[in-house]
Amino acid sequence: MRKSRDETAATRERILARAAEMVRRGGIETLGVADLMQEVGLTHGGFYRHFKSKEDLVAAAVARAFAESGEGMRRRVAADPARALERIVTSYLSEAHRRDPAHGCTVAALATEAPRHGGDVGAAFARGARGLIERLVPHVHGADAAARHDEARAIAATMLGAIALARAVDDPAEARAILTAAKAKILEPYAMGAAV
Amino acid sequence: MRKSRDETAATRERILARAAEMVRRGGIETLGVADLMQEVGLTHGGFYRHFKSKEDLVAAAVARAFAESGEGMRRRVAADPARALERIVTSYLSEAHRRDPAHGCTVAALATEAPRHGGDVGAAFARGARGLIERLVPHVHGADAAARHDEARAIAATMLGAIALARAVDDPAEARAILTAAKAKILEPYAMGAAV
DNA sequence: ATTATCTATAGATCTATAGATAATGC
DNA sequence: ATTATCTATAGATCTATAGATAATGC
Repeated sequence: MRKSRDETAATRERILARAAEMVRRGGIETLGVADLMQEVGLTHGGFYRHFKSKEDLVAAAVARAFAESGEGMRRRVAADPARALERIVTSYLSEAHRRDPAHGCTVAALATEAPRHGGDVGAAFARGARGLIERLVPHVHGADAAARHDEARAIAATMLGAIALARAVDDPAEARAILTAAKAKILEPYAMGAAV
Repeated sequence: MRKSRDETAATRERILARAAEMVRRGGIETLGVADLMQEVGLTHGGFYRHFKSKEDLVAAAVARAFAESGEGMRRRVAADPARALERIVTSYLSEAHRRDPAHGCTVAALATEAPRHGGDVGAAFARGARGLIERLVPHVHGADAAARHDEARAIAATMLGAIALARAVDDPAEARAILTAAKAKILEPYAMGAAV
């Protein structure tokens, strides 16, 4: 049943990709090695040829999940550079994002549990959280670099908090209202059309 | 070793109070019945005379944790009704709150994991999350009731997201910068002194 | 007599490892 | 010969229950 070197690398990638989904959907504690391997189509014993431990996997999966959501953000910026912030905020605060944590922002999926884990997982998560802020900086307004950084920090906080609150309230109407209110508040200073 | 009726009620309270702390410090999965009972000074077998199951306990602990943080907010409002919002935001976005999740906002402690649990835990958490928004409404500005509600939603999102981000970055300087930036952004429209 | 707590353990779950198997790659 | 995967299981942990113990409360 042994596979070729290329296939082995592909298997590792499949495990990682699936883990990056599952960890965002169900959380770190709920992610089981046996479950994961079964979803990938292998037995759980084979896992330890690809990863040293579950901790090792989760750190790699968190890093990969961040890479995925970062790539999505880059695509959105490239699609409409003039309105980059509006694009980013609109997609982040969408119903689709609220409903599908597995393919969404890793910070929003694991914000309260990942930092508690410390170690490699906590470090990978900390890097990703700072990355979320950093990626906003080029697209926000501000008198100087420090002001733009602070604006990015506040916007990241509002986006993250709004998705988390919307997922928490468990009432579609209230969830929508939270996302809409947060979006309006963030984009208010950036309104181009109407000069209120 | 049996205790009197009053003592029994007090024991239940002690278990609940400790659970409300522990669940915010370590999360739902990490909270163990045996650990909890040991901290309260009892053996784990006695637990099931007070609670039907761990799920039952966690739902009650979440509700109690919300009651505690709600009480804290009420105290802050009563202490200085004219500047209620400033008081609430300042204390929520403080270093002390970032460093001590066990005695802080339950939404900020369990935002990503509690909604996944569904059932009684998810329901208790959803109630608490809406409560956080509702308690802000009387203290915010807005043209009408709907606008004030939206303002409360946006502020709650920013507060929650800022604490979560600050706890995630694991760098005291950046954490402080996030809290300060979020506080400034929220209170900007409420500045009384300087008329910028 | 009732019941709060304790002791002991059943039963389930999960990470990790050991040894067997079978295909790759030299 | 090496190694990716599988089978089987060790070892740890955690929830929950059963039965014993001892103090309360009628």
